[in-house]
Amino acid sequence: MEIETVTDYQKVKSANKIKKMFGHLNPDDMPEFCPIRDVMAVISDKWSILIVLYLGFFPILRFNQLKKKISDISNKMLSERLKVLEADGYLSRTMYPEVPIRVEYQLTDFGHSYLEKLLELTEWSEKHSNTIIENRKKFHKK
Amino acid sequence: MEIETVTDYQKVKSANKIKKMFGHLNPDDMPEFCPIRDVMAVISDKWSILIVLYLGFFPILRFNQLKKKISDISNKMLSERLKVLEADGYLSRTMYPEVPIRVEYQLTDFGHSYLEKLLELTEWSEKHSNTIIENRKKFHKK
DNA sequence: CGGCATCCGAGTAGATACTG
DNA sequence: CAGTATCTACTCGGATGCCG
Repeated sequence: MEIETVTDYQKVKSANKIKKMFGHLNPDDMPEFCPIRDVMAVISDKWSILIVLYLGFFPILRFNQLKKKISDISNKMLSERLKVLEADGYLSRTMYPEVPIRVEYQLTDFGHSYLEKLLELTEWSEKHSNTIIENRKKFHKK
Repeated sequence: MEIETVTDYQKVKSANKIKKMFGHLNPDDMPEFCPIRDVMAVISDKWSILIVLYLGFFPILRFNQLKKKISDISNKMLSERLKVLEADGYLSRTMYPEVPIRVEYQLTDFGHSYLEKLLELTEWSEKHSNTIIENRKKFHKK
């Protein structure tokens, strides 16, 4: 397991970022009135992440295509998350009033900007997933 | 609202990253056997995020201190998340067998490395939270 | 003090059937 | 096809009490 050194400088830098972000709030009230928490709730949602990843890979997908790809999502969840993601501006929904109806979803530019950030995190988690799984095993053996 | 341009080049780059990450799996089975999804489930959890942020700002915290800061978390949730985060290697738990007992939590170097990634995402979400709230309002007015 | 065990209620997710 | 509506099941999470 390659341990990467985190310098004290980096730790201070992180602390300062946190202070800057949340400093204007009373730290003891932070959770209550926090727009960041609100935004994070959407973009860190399990299904939202998958939807965004799939739309990052397949630029345009219809409702049922998406449903097939994310095989274990229900109609309800999918339509709900799509609505939230559309409302927040991450993706666009285009309806073609043909018969049968056709609806296409794709990431907006804003959604792509989010995707880039998300990918940094998923890349990190991929890079370290082995370490984490190992850690977990060791821990439960104790 | 400042729209930032996302070039086609960046979009392709994102798609390639996704392909690299998930390409070795059958895309249609991706959700089932995905270690990334497993790791993400932990680190994108609402409470875990808050715990890591607080420990990024206050380097050492005891159980009840943490509980007071994250004012709306229950004992159960807190101890559960702490255990998971410890198991995965994000934080360390040090027990001092005094009376009354004292237990201190702090981020490991690995936890700090994660924190850095997390902060990039929270910074992004802070930067765009106004836009998102606006989007949401517009959407629900329609 | 730290935190586990138990219980219990509310909310959420899934399955299914149905509609424009 | 793209959802919505309804019902059920179950999980999550909060409250409480207890113990090392």
